[in-house]
Amino acid sequence: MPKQSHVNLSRRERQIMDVVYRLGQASAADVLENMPDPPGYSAVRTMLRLLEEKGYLRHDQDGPRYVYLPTLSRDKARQSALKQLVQTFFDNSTEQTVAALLDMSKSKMSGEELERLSELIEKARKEGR
Amino acid sequence: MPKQSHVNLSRRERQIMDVVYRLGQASAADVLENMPDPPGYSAVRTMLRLLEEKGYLRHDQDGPRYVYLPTLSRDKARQSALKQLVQTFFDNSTEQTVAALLDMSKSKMSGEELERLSELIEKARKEGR
DNA sequence: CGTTAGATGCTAAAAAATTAGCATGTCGAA
DNA sequence: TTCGACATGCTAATTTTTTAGCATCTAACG
Repeated sequence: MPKQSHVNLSRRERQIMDVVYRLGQASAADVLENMPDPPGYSAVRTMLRLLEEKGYLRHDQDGPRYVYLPTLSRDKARQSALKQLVQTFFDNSTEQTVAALLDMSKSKMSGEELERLSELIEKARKEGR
Repeated sequence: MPKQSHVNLSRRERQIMDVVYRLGQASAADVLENMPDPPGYSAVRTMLRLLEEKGYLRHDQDGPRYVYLPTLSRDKARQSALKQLVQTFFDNSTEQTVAALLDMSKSKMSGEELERLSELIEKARKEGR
C-alpha cells in the first residue's frame, strides 16, 4: 500500500483543508464560519499554523490578517481526491462513477449542461481513435 | 455548517473504512494488508471493534474469524462521498466533476465504455423533458 | 497621538486516538 | 486427545490531536 498524502491528515486538519479548498482561500475567521462543530478561534489558528508547517498550506498577508491557500493546486487536489474516491467506492470504474453522478443530479441539471457533457464525451471518443 | 458523519472519522478510522468499502467486507488481516503504513494487528482489531461500537461497521462470523461490513450501504456511502467531493472541489458542479473524470481517464477508457456513457446522458436528457 | 479592535506567536493543558500486550477461546491436524 | 496456529476480549500506556490562554503587535479611527 503506497501512502497517499491526503489520507494522512487528522480529522480537524482535513475539515480545515476542505474548507480552504472549497473557498479557494480563507482567513482563520472564514474557516471557523465554515466548519462543522467549530472549536474556538484560537484552535483554528493553531491548526492553520500546523498545516502550514507541514506544507499543506501557505499564507498571504492581507492587510492585518493572514489568508491561507493550499500549496497543492486545486487541479491536482481534485485529481487526487477523485482517484481516491473512484478507487474506494467504484472499483476504479470511471463509468460507474459518472453514472452515479448523473443519477444523483440529473434532476438538477439543465439541458444545456447535459448537452455540454454529451459533447465532452464525443470529443473523448474521437480522440481515442 | 451541518455535520457530515463521514467527516467525523479519525484518520485511522477513515483509512480502515476505506479499505472495508473497497473490499466490500474484510477481516482484520485483510484490513491490515490493505492499509498504508499499517500498525500492528492488535491495533487494527481494536479500531474495528471501535468502529463497530460507533455503528459504522457490523460483523459476521466466518468460521473462526470476524468479517466486518459497513452498516451504511455502499450505495449510500457512494452518494455521500460524491456529494462531499463535488462540494469541496468542484463548486457543486456535476458537469465540472464529470469533465475532470473524463479528462483523467479518457485514455484508459474503451470505446464501448464511452458509448455507454453517451447513452446514459441521452437517457438523462430525455427524462429531463 | 492614543486607544481599541482584532490579528498573531507561543506555550501548555486536556482530550482523543492509536497502539500494544496478555489472557483466553476454538478449530483442525497429527 | 493434545498441540499449535490463529482468533477474540479486554485493559492500559503512549502518542497525537485538539484546544484554550496570555502576551504582543498592528492598523485604523476619533
